[in-house]
Amino acid sequence: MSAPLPEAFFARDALDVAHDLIGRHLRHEAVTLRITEVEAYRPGDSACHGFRGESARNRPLFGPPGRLYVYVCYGIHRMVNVVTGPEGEPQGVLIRACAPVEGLDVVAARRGGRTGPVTLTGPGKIGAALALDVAWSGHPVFEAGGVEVLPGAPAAARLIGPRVGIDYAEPVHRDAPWRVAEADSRWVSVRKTLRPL
DNA sequence: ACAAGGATCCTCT
DNA sequence: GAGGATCCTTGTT
Repeated sequence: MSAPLPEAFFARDALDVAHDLIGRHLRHEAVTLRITEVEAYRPGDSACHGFRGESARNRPLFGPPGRLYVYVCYGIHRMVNVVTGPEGEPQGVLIRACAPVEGLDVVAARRGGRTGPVTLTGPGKIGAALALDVAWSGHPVFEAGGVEVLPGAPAAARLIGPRVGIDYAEPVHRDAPWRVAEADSRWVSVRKTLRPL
C-alpha cells in the first residue's frame, strides 16, 4: 500500500512532470496501469487547449496542479490529462499509453465485447480502460479514494519525440520533442518518431 | 440555433 | 498507408 504522489509532485513544468511520470502507476478502483507514454502541453504552447484562453471545457487546465483534465475528442474518445504547474497557467500532461498492472479482466469487460487482445496504446484507450468521462475533469489525483497517481517505479531509460496529432500547431511547437515514452516497452504508440533520450 | 472541426481508433488494402 | 466513423465543444448568426 503506497500513498498517492503529493500535490507538489505536479507543481512543476509539464515537461518535467512528463518525464517523471513514466513508470508511475495510475489507479482507479480495481484497475491499475503503469504509465508508459505521455505528452506535455505547456503555457504559450500553440498545441495546448489553454492557448486561446479559458473556457468551460479547459478550465481545470488553468487551475491548481494535480487535477484531472478530461475532454472528449472526435466525439468518442475520452482523453485523460493531469494538470501541472502553478495555478493560473494552462499546462498539463496527456496520458497516451500504459502497461497493464492489475485489473486487466475489468478493462477487457469494458471494451464492449470487442474481440482480440486488449491494448492500452493510445490516449482514447486509457480513458476507456479507467472508465473516466468528463465528469472526472477537475478531480484531484493526490487524494485516496478516486483516481490516484501512485509512485510505481520511475523509468530511467526513456524515448522522446514530437507529439502526435497536432499538425495545426506552430512549427516550433509541432516539432518540439515533448512526447516521452518508456524505452524497451511494447506499450508505446507511434514508435517510429521516437528516439533515445 | 447552426456549422465546423478535432491532442483518435478501427478496418480495410 | 489511407479513409471513414462519430458527437461534443466552440464560435458565430
